[in-house]
Amino acid sequence: MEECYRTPYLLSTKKQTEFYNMIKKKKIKDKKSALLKATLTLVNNNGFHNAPMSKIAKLAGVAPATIYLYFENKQDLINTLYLEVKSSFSVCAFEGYEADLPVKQGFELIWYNAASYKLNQIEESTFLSQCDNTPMIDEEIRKEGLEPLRPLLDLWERGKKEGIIKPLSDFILYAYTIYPLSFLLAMQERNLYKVSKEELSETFQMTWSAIKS
Amino acid sequence: MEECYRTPYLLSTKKQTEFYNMIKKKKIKDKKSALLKATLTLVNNNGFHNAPMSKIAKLAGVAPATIYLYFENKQDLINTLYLEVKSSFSVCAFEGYEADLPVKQGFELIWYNAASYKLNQIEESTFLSQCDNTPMIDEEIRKEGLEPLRPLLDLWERGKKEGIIKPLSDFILYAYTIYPLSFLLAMQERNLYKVSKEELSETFQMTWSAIKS
DNA sequence: AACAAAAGAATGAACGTTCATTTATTGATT
DNA sequence: AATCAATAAATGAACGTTCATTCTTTTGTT
Repeated sequence: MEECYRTPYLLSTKKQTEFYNMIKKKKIKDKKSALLKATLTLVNNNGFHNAPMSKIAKLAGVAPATIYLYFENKQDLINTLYLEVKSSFSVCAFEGYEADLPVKQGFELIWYNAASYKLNQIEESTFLSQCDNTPMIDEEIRKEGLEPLRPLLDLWERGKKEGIIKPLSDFILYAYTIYPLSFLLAMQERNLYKVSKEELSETFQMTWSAIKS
Repeated sequence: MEECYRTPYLLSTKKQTEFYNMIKKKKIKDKKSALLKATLTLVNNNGFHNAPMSKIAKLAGVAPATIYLYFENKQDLINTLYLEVKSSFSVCAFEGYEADLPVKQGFELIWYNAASYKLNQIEESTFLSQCDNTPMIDEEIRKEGLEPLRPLLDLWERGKKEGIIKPLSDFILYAYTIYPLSFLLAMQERNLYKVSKEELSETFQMTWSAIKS
């Protein structure tokens, strides 16, 4: 523990300062992400309306007032969390994806990535589902959260041009591609159902049948 | 106004009593449904966490205390609303449906009914979407709300036996049948997208491609 | 010593709910 | 048909609590 933060006495003064700055930034980041994590947990378990700042602070191990050093207010905290999680989803979804992959192959990669995220990163996914359908997130922020999905839209665009994918609105494609996964996650989360590996591949077939030309 | 509630002096005393009881029940129902409607509107526009009893009362035109004559507490109010709306959805979904219809025909009927509800009864559908992903509704009540969907599950059962529908879990079938509609509703609600009539039929084709054997 | 980070107590507003009354309706009695 | 006690429905103010946020003090670092 202490070991980690020991003074690096072999370094120059300037280097030392840099080192301390790094630690400081890290500590700040730690606290910030502890707060975000606490918010995630509490909102998931109790809903937005029952995740008071006092509890968030307690779970993160800080005083209530400390939250306001890192976030403007509760809305800002929620917005930040939303954008962060949304972006982490995109990062996972496009892992290993290259824009020059054949349409079906690229789509399959993205879909399985997304499915794996939705069904395994349960806390994050549950939170996103909750955000998707409440006025809890500002519309502006919601739009911002959609940005990182661009590569998928581009892929669809290409698929439509090549006659591989139905020439329909991205919204409809999304409704049959990613959205069903949210439902399966919700059922899994409520212990009503668990998707097996074989079913997952069946499920991909369903998605593909739905959107292919 | 007064006309409506005029004494039906041509009726016997017993009949008169019955008449008055009817009016009383109607008035009570009026107030109750005014409260439910107000809750629906406020939860939709502001979210559960911003729909206080005081506002609900004001919008329904009653005093805050009056709510507690009709509902145990806020949770009960929400639960009641949820069950009522959920049931109204089912009523619409199965309008004109007979259990002896051929599988595809019956499914098509139900799907279009459901789509029409989701895309037209916007307030109700938006509310349901919001409920689907929050801890706002007790799990027990949520289960109760699923009951009226039985005929659809039976239809799927039959479809699987006849080899018409993929032998998959009802959850997966639901995820590709009804759930995508919720997404399209949400997009429509946010003025991001409007499903045209032609697209609706395309969309049905997608659903059918996904679940047919 | 100077400074920023963090804490904890404090604050006013807002919440869900209750309570003491008032108002409206009913049924019996004249 | 009129009166009146009894009951039910409805109210607005008030309660205790909890909330998001701020203020003042303490702690820790340079």
